[in-house]
Amino acid sequence: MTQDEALFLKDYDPSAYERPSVAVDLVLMSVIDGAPAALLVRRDEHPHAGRWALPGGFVRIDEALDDAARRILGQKAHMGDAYVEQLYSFGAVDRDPRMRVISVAYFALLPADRFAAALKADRGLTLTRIAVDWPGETGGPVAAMGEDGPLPLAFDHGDILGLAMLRLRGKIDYSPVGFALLPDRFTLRALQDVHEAILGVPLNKPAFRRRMLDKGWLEATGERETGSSFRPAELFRFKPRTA
Amino acid sequence: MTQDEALFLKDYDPSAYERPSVAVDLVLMSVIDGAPAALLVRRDEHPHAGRWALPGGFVRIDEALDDAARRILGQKAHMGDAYVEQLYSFGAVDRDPRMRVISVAYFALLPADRFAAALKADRGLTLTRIAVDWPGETGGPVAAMGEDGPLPLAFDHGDILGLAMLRLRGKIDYSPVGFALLPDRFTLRALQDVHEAILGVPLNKPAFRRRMLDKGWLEATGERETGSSFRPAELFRFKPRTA
DNA sequence: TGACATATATTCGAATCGAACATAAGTAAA
DNA sequence: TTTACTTATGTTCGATTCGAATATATGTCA
Repeated sequence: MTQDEALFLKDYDPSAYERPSVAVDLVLMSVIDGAPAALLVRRDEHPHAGRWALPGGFVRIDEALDDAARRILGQKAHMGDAYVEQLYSFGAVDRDPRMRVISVAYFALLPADRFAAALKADRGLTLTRIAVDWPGETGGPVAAMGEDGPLPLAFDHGDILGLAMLRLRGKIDYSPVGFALLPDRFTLRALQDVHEAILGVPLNKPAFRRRMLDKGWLEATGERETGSSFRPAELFRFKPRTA
Repeated sequence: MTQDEALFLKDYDPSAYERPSVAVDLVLMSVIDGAPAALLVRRDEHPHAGRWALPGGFVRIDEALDDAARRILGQKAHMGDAYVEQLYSFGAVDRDPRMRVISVAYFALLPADRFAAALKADRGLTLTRIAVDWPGETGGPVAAMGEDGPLPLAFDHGDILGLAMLRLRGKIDYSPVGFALLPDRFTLRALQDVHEAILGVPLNKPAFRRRMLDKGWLEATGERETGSSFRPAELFRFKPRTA
């Protein structure tokens, strides 16, 4: 029991012990041209210079984790408000060769058009297609596809991307997260395209329509899309509250 | 852009900044007498002396998060191996009045009989029934019921318990976590009791049996339960691999 | 041997989903 | 003005799943 007591006292005064750094990394996802995509930052410095990393930063001592995620969304990704959700915490000892860093990963979902300004403002950013080579919810790593094949990723950010895709696949058909990937008004076809991109499989159109309308998440606007050379679809809006 | 550069440099040398402490807290869950239960530790010291807390401890500088969870499972909860899964990271600034502590919560699942030795070895431990007053997957806080009503909980541990229950409810019928709450061999009725306790609703017996057998998770042993004064049920075993 | 309690199996109707098909509503070209 | 064309929207039908009810099986115990 003396060992237990010693441990207890040690734990009671953690200031005597070296503390890890805590970072937040952001998986900023969207759907571009029918495929999932994520925002990456080119690393200029050691370690992993030249590789691509998730936007991230260290959590400040007086800043909540969620606040750090939103700050990095603005500072590193040059993005305004977005749907943000905590994903998982990565804590392998050697995941950063410089020092012990525990990373709390978040993922954020945004409509495709929200990336244009950020990409123009910061040339170190890129928006890459995410290639998922596992079916359903098998899980595993994914590839960030550049112009000439998969981009080399820094740290364990490939694992983080893979987990983000897995979480998204798992949530999209029983939670309203898909709407965060679309503009304010959208057609049912656009919503289905988003679901198909995330799930990686084609979906049955009438069944998808029925399911979505039955969930009560959608509100018909009465407006129709413009610019199509065929019958225009009705525009819907996400109904925030089930009331 | 100078502000961005300054931020970049600051982030690059986090040793110059104060680091939070990182702790792991464990939600050790089981099903006792048809109700979910969790292991709590009575706090003797300030802060929250007299309140009940989850077993936890600080993550060491050379220890992975998952390893810390398993160490605390042994040292603080006096438990051997168990199903352990990361739950969520709690990072509000004032969640611990002493100092900034970020807690990575894990939950562990164990059969009811595995708690007896721990409760005898450490009188500061208690195994309390968890009262969930929200239906389905609404989510929210839960109560840890003592002999005379709900126990006062320390820190944000009520929120952690609530999230653990929510996660468990969400996973139990499409993932094989339920088996971690049962001994090696068990009857289908026992499995259904566990599911009903977690979900908080009665289930249809033939449908439950069909679903479980169709999933291919179960292996019939050919043995039967003993000690019943009626027809004994067949004992099943969890089939680890789908092959 | 038979009452009893529960395990196990079967059947049936409701709800859900995928697939095929039918109809509607726009544009664009004849 | 009409017709071809393309996609939106709606309907129907069969397969599957699930809950509920019912039937049968199998052990203990009086």
